[in-house]
Amino acid sequence: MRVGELARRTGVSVRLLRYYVEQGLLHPVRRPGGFREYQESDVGVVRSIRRLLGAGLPTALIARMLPLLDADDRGADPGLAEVLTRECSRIDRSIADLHDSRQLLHRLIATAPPAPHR
Amino acid sequence: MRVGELARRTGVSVRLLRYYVEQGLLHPVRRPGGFREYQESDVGVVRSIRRLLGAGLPTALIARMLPLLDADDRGADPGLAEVLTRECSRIDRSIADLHDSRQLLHRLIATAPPAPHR
DNA sequence: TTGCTCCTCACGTCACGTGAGGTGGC
DNA sequence: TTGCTCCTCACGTCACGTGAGGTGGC
Repeated sequence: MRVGELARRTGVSVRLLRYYVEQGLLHPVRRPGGFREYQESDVGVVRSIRRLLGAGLPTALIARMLPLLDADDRGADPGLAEVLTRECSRIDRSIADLHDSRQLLHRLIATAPPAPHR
Repeated sequence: MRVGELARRTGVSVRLLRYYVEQGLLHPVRRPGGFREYQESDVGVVRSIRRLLGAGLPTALIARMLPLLDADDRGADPGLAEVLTRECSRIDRSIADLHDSRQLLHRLIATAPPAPHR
């Protein structure tokens, strides 16, 4: 499929999909004419990318993880497990922080004036 | 206190503290000589700012929330409660995404080769 | 030929970091 | 006078957005 369809199916903007290609996260083939051709499986890959970026991982690290998601290519990146373990701890702290922030927001909502009607 | 002490006590860089002033999140007074003078209470304010930024709120929204944290100044910002309610939902989704990401990382760590020793 | 989609620059944004070069108070 | 801290530009980065202007396939 071409970029427009991938954008529709993932909810990710065309511009952003091209950015991910540029960062080495997606590897579409080029058709004659220059159009990028994506695979079915790229839909799932994009969803994984979004999830991991949302968790605060940088694109360079995600690029190292994607071969493992294909599950054929293991044994190639020494040190990756250690980095991922550290990221897991960071994510645990993020989750705790988000719980705190949510509580703070709830307190503020109780304090803030309600909508102007009534 | 001056910016250096506030940086030490909050763990936030001097540059970033000046950025928060520029964005209207902190309001130090200026000493003769140009030095910014911060209050004791700014230590707590900076911690709140960090938590909220970490939860993905933009500085402009945080600026609207800070008066409520002081708890004297309510009743002044109609519509804020609604925005905060939407942010709460967003944070809930973020927490769910982070749980998913953590699970994905754990799977990858099991797949990834262990550290080179052994 | 007309739309629709795709392409490549190129510049803006937001929350940051990293200097360069100069000034103030003990 | 010597350090230390502070100041203001100013430019870089990273994950994005938003055009401008041109080309390809049905």
